[in-house]
Amino acid sequence: MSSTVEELVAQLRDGGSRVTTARRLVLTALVKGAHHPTAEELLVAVRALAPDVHPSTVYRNLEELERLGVVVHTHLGHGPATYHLTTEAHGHLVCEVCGATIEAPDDLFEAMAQGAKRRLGFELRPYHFAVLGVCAECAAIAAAPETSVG
Amino acid sequence: MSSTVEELVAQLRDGGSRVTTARRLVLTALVKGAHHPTAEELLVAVRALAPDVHPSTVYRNLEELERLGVVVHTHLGHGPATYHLTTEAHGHLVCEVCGATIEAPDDLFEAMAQGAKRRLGFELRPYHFAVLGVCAECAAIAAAPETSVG
DNA sequence: TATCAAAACGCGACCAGCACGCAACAGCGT
DNA sequence: ACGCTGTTGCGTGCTGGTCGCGTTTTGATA
Repeated sequence: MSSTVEELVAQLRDGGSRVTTARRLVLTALVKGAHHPTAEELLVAVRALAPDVHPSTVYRNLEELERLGVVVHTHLGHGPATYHLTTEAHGHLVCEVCGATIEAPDDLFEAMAQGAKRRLGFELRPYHFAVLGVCAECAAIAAAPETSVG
Repeated sequence: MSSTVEELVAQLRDGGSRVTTARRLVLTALVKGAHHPTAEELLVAVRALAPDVHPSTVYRNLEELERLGVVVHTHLGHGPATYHLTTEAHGHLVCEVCGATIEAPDDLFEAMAQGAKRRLGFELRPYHFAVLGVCAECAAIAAAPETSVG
């Protein structure tokens, strides 16, 4: 499932885009780096190997990669967007209390997607924005008698 | 279900907040205005009756009203947040193609909420961010043979 | 391998949406 | 009416991201 940098580079060429150092490094960071990188985190990773890369280059590359269908971006909350390879796209649950990000099993959205389709004709694409809520741990803390607070 | 301005003003007093002209006008705009106002749209409505109100006053009032549980804000997409009275809170489906906003029936989220709770212990609060997708009309256009394009 | 148009880059300016510090003002309990 | 303190208007600042410009780089072609 996870693509290699060279496969993604091939996708770039197929799409008519040129392959530059910055672009290759962005892809490398997406393949090998942490799971939900922001543009700025990608910039840091890229600059580790090519210190002169400019922030706007990263933004433009992400935009181009998104246009080609190689990456997608997701909003996990109020902060900056996070980027993923399209092959790794998935829904997210984010805890409003502690900020924890849970990668949602795909079938979690299925009943809702079917309901929206049948009743409203609406085709769900639940990947672009996270669904917020309260994670198990924070819910337990909130429900517990406040023995450690008073 | 829909509150009156005076009821909301009473909520303010109960919460220990003062009732100012700007604050009352923000509430009035929320009660009587359009359905998904942004902070700036609220500012315009407020300024129609009190031209000297400053943008930051509207932001601070919305923040305070949210702290008191009188209003909630929702992100419908990449633009500014939209504000609702808490009594009118509901989920949103937003079309990625045409931008249409559909107020989701509450039970649409139920199966998903139950699944998230049972399997992950996660309590869904699906109101804060819209769920994106493609509305019926745009899906039909996309699916149709492109007779009017070639 | 050299050439060259177009794509991509680095850079700085700029934008939207919103938060904040401060001094003046105004709500409201007395 | 007084005075405490919450609120306002104003300016400034911040984050996350976009844009225009002149220069550099890519990669198809000779």
